Amino acid sequence: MARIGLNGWMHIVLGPAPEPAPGSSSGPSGPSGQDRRPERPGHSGQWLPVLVDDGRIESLSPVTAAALPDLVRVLPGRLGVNPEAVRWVFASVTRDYRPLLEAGVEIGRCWDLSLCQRILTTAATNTSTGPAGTTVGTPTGTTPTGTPYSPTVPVPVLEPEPWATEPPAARVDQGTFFDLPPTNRRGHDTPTTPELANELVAQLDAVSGSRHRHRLKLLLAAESQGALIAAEILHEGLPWRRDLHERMLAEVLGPRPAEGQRPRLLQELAEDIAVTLGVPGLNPDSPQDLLRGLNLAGIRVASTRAWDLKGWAAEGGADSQRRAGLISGVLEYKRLYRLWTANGWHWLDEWVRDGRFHPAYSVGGVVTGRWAAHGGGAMQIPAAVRDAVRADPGHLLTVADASQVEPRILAAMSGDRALAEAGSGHDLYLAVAEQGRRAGSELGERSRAKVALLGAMYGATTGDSAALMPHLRRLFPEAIGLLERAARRGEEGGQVSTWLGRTSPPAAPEWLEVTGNVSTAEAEARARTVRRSAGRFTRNFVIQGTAAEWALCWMGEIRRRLRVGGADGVPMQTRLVFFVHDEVVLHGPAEEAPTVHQIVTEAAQAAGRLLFGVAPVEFPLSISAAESYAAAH
DNA sequence: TGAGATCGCCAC
DNA sequence: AAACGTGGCGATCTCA
Repeated sequence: MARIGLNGWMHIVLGPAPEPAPGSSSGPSGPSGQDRRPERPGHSGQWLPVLVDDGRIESLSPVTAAALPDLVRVLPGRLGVNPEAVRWVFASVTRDYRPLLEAGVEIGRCWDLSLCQRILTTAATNTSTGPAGTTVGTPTGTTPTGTPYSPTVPVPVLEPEPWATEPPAARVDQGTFFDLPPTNRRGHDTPTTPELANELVAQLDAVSGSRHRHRLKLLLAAESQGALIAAEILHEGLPWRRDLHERMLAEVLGPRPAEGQRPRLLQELAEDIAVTLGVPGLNPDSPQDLLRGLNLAGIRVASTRAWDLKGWAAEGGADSQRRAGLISGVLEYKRLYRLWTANGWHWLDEWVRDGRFHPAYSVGGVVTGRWAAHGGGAMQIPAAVRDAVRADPGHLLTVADASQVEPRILAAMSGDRALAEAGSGHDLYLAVAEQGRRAGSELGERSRAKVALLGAMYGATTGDSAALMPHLRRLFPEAIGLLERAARRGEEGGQVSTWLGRTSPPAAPEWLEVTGNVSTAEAEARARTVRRSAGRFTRNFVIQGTAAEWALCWMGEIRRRLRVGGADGVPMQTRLVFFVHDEVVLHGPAEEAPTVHQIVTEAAQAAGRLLFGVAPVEFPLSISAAESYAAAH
């Protein structure tokens, strides 16, 4: 007989087995003696599965870490449930899923207690009370039953060890790695499975009791699914051709130099710059030195930024040709220097292994809910090296980029009919410009419409975009109203929420002290600066954060559909291999590409419906399949 | 000498 | 000169 779990799911919590009670004869002695904490039971080095089913909590038999992948494979069958109806619950999916993947075991659904705890804890500090859309987003801090969430046990967010610093022993001898208890090498450990099971129940209760339980449930499921995807991307890796990357480096920089030396072409450029500016020995790597040299040569700039240098040349009038010639060497040097230091030979040595770049994401690592990345600069792979990303033979990369996500999110969140209409087509900015033209406002050009909208979402107070705000407000009162309410809450030291209920952090403890200090003109100016800055942050938070939620749902839907498979019901071999905010890259057999195209496109619309129901806002993609990442853009 | 701040540039 | 959001990162610079 199949058992029905909470919310239709069978929850199976996997975590450290508690240490057997003193005097107990059973249980192997794990390497836990040194990290046993007196305030809670230590763990035995084994994994204990615990079922959580309609409030009942049932422990199964513990297994060694080496036996865990097999257990995950067979347990659903043994319990008589469809594996896809199981929600595997971990303290930290990013860390705990990795050994399963390395053993070739994939799971369908999960719940990440650490990530969910982080979201729920911040939500519980939010004291805003209005309904969704009036106080911006979804206030979740209080529940109808008046029982706000508080963690039963702290579950730290833990990252796997960076790929590049994996100790050789763990890579060569899998036994060593698998025999590690669910404790990472930095010495953090997590609560035992019974404690984790209690925490799961507390989290599920908090969701059920919250005002916007459907949204919050979706957020926590999507966040957990994100952790699953991040772990799989780290495992799979982005195909990276070292030979092509090195050829490009050699072409623009010269051969790889000895350690501590500049590449030949960079060195020649440095010497040219010293001659051009008439400053022998000038070191362009040093901003101070370079600024002094530029000023000595009569180039009056306040910083060495490329943007400032170009500005200086452009304002030269009839002289701008000569000026451009003076600084062109510096600009070229900056470009090559950046390539060399950020994505040169060192980067290749450290981050590309066996033809793959393995991006280490930090799910929800940005306050807004965006993913961050640590190590390898995964979120900032420059255009200049993307041609080294190549599909394997017989395979293709599918690159999909969501167009103008943030203004579309704004339209859907605010329910602004005019902006939603602009967002019903492929080019939202063009549609806004057309509406602007009809209204006879200054928004009539696409470029102006774009600047105005972006400025509204970022909180611009000067320049063109600020000047266009009144026009924008007339055309899209609900949308601009939402942004301004969000900004006002921030200026008051309050919190805002995204559409699904991720809450911005509470004001810093010194908020009142700083913003309340009007004793001097200086203090007052400082208070105003701090308030406005907080307002810009909360204004952008609701949009950026909800866009991140859309992207999570998009990826979750892509993954789900890849697993379900095409028309024949066979799971796709194509895998998600890269993600940057509003763009995904998939890698798989060439013959799957047409189906993948369809899956990715449908998933984008499905994500919109998951968040907003049948809102009249489309989420169009620019999508292409190619052998090279560079060619796909 | 090392930690932390700052500069400047990359990504969305 | 900065401006208008979120980050990472490597090099230089500053200071104890």
